[in-house]
Amino acid sequence: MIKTAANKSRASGRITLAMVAERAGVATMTASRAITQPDMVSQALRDRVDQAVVELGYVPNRAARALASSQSKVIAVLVPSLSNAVFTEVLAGIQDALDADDYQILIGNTRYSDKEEEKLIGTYLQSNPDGMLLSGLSHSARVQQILTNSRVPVVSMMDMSTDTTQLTVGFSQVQAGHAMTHYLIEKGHQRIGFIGAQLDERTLRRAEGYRQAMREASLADSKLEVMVGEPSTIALGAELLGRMLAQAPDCDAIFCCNDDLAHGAIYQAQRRGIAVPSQLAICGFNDLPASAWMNPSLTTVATPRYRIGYEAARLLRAVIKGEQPASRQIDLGFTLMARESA
Amino acid sequence: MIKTAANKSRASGRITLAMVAERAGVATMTASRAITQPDMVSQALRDRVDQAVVELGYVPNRAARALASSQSKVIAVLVPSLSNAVFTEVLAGIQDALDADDYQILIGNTRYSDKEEEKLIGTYLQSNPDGMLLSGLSHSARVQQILTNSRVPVVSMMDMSTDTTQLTVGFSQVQAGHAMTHYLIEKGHQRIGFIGAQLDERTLRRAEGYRQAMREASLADSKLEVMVGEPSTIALGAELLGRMLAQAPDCDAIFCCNDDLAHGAIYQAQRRGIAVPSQLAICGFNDLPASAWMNPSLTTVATPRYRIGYEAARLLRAVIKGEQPASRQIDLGFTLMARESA
DNA sequence: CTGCCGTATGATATCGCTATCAACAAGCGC
DNA sequence: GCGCTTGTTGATAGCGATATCATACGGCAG
Repeated sequence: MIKTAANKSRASGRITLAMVAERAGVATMTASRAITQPDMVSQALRDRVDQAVVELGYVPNRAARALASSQSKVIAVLVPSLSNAVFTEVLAGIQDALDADDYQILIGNTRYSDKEEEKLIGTYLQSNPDGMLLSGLSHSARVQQILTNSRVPVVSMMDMSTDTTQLTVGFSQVQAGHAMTHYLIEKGHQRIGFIGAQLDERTLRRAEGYRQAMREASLADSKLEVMVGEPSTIALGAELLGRMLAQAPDCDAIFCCNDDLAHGAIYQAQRRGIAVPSQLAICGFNDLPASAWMNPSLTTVATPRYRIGYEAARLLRAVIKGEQPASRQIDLGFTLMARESA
Repeated sequence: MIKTAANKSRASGRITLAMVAERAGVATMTASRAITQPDMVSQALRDRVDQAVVELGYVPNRAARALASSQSKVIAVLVPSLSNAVFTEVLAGIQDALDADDYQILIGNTRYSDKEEEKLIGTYLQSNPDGMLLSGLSHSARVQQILTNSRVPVVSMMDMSTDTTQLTVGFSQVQAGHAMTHYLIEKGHQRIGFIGAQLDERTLRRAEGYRQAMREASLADSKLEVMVGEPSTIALGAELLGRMLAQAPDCDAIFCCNDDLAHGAIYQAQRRGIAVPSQLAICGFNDLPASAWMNPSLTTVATPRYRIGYEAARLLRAVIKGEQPASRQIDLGFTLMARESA
């Protein structure tokens, strides 16, 4: 039996570069160059190869490329949630930053779980990514170990680190929590409650900022804190408003750790006939699109989510290319949006 | 110079299966089997290999695996948007369905663009995916051509197809649009407006259902339609309410093609002092979490997004495994949620 | 006209893994 | 005890691309 490209025992049936080369009458290596480094090949050959590619419908095999070049052209991104608009905007920024670079972006959803994060990192490392973008600063010791061993460049997003060797893009969650609380205090509120859910890293640090500000104003009172581990939803915000009012009936303002909870709290206040903000001020965090439009509009903290993704991806790309970044820590700040609800 | 695994010219520096095998004192092939098909190897060898894996911190190289086995263990998923909660819930369903299967999920965001979709499919085909999950039924001729040539199994999500050869999981957008309109008609509304944005496939089919119902009741009037190509946002909903009222001042109900627009319309109505629903009924589509909580709560159509993702992934998995699916079309239906706003 | 050099092309050897088949040992029926 | 099946393990040959080095070919200085 004659062995041709078409009937080799283990062949996948796909068009290979070798077939393209044969059709163009050049060596495989030349075909490879014509495709990936067109400048190194004469016009005539390049044209012949291009034509063969089109005629045969050649699609390069990424696995073979990765194996031969030990460059995967993959960037892995881990976010704690895909249903949270915050992180989808981060992703949008990342995609836009990497758009022209032929990187394949692997999106992983850790669901706010360290265990899941560890599992995903392990899986993604199998793809030998050129770089990784992680959300948050705190990762389990095992994860840090694994990442160090793998020597994959990593950029952390969302918060600012005190460890200046880490590459970080974000803003200070503590400062932002402090700023919002400070704003409520300046508005004359005394009994300011804090509602936190999910209790991920970011919530905890916002709570830390809240506590700092309350302590500075001698207003701290643990009765004013409602913290639960469940995922943040509008329904939960509605429920936790009730819990807060039961626990601290004299509460005159509530700082919700994110806008979803705040929306729920406002809707619930309306249903109970509590006037916002005259009886009770409510504010949130993140400035989701609905916050500016709802009635009353929501006082909240606008966070540079898109830019965090964008800048983090740029930074990672620079590091992958071996460039020395101007700074390893990028603080993109935040903006307090004073609106009707507080 | 002695050539060992560690100093070969093109070696990547990573721990390879060969090193694991050497350490365990077995052949590479045996190590491979001990890891991927443990049942085929004796207990003793399996233990030795497992130990070597741990000691060396071996991470399999997915590219090499894919190349050697011509199985990528990759499933590519294309959605038109990541900021739209509808599709992130579809993704959640997909992830849950595939959780235990060691598939790597490539998430692609087409941004509602056929061109982008074509580009992404081309890119993902390079990874030789075992299967693909696409949103919607209508794809450009080129895309269909490419997909046919590639022989990759494809499942389409979100709508029902008339073409019974296609694998489809979703619900009838036309019927859902019809049902909502019919509901408004039964409630006694005569001048029912339709607000559509983005004008993607799903919006157009919902509009089709709306028109059918209006025609059946002899209520059709093109003045009652406001259609724009911009992406759906709350802000746009607010704006389009104004446009609708300018265009058809006698309008007594509005069917928004999705909840985001409906939210914006309701907020805007409130700001203009228009009572909802007594002066103007407003309803949406998709039943986002906020819809049940806002005041007034939103009448809308609940869609089985999570289940669409889940069932589509299951179906695809079955097809990949070579099973004959019980049915090629899965209709998961929809539920009209009658609430306060209409 | 010779020889050197830079450039365009090609031949070959991997990359790290698995498919495939050969080799071998053990168990079993006759 | 012989041949045969069954079950493990190993040797070898790819998978489809690129890195690397060799070769061929002009052009140009001497």
